[in-house]
Amino acid sequence: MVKVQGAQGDWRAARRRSARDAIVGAAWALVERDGLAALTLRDLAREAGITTPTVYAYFDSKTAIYDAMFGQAAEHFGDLMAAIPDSGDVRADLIEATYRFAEYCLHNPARYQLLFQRTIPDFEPSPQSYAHAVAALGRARDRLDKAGISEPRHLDLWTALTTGLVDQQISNDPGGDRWLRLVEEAVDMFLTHCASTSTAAVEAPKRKRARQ
Amino acid sequence: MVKVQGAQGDWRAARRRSARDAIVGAAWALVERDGLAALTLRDLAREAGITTPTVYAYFDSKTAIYDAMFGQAAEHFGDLMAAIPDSGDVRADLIEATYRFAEYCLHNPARYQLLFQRTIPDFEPSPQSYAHAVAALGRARDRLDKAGISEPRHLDLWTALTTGLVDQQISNDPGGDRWLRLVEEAVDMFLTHCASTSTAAVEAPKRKRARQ
DNA sequence: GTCTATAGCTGGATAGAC
DNA sequence: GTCTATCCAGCTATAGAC
Repeated sequence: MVKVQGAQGDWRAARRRSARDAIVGAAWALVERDGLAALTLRDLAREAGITTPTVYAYFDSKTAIYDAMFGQAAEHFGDLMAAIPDSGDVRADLIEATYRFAEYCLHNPARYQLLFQRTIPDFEPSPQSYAHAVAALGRARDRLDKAGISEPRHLDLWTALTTGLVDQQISNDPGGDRWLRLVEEAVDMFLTHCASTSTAAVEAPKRKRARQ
Repeated sequence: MVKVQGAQGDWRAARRRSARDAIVGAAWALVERDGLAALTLRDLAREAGITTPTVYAYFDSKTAIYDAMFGQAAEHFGDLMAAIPDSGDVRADLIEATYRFAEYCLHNPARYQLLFQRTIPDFEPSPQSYAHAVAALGRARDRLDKAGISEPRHLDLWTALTTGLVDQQISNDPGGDRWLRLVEEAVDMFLTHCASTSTAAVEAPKRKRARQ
């Protein structure tokens, strides 16, 4: 039996892809409920309405499933970043982007954990899946670039600020909005800071401090 | 055989405590090397130079070990916060405090994970251990209070900012200083912001936005 | 591709001698 | 308190019939 390209091959490939997607979907349902580390193949198979060996017909290993989840989450995240409107109002757009990012993470804490924290032992995304993540972060960077934030230091400060808000929200007030409602204030703080320091060499006379 | 208070009882209690400390110490060594989730009782016993059943002579369960680790880490963290000098220079003290916090977390990522993230399935600190954590955070808050930062919003913004820096550093540049070297800039940004908004009701006309 | 059945292993926890 | 020996549950992964 030789694999044939063409209509039938596409068909099978599509079926296979949708079966894979169904399994990954079941995996998301489970990890959103029980936590990322609690995923087992037994539970996964049951949730997907199949048996464990069938899972292995579509994925080589449990790690391969995490990898598919990682790639999918990164892709979704990239789409989210790309879909943020560009009204021309820097402040409004940045606030909107941050809300969307925060809400994405808050509504999908497992995705946040998989994408932005390193908590699964022995799991590292494949180059392929990681490329999705890099692309998504590139989109986020473009977005900031449009807002006039282009200095690497500012970009890093921005990621620290936004992920910090999200992290505190998830860890210490899940389901609430204690940190979420600080988004606008944080954006203002950040923009003010950038405006006052982005003029090239304002490397103020700070005492040097070699650490780490 | 009746337990007797007094010199001999103290003696035994002290021995028992030091044995417990040795086990917890071995646990730290392992989790700093292999990650918090990778801890097993077999490895732990080997590292401590004992056998698994002996571990159970000192701890009721694996969770009890995590709990002891949590309490110890919280206590250490509290000591760290209490030891920060109070020079009267708000900016310098805050920078120093942040550096110490960041370095503590960076040098002990497992402690950071245990204290500030919720990643171990089914583990929740006992009220007793949690009390240590609350006390430590209280000390950190007192520290900010002295610096004139007392509004709850500002405190929350501060925790988001600092943990965000640490989190990015650990996740994306372990062993480096890409985010660590932004500490002074972040402190300045934060202090400037507080100075310009702490005057009571500067609740600027921001569009209301009901989310979550 | 899907199942039943099970291998092979590792984990937390315990029994019982000393 | 400490050990040897072991239980039992849960896991990932595979063999082999259909």
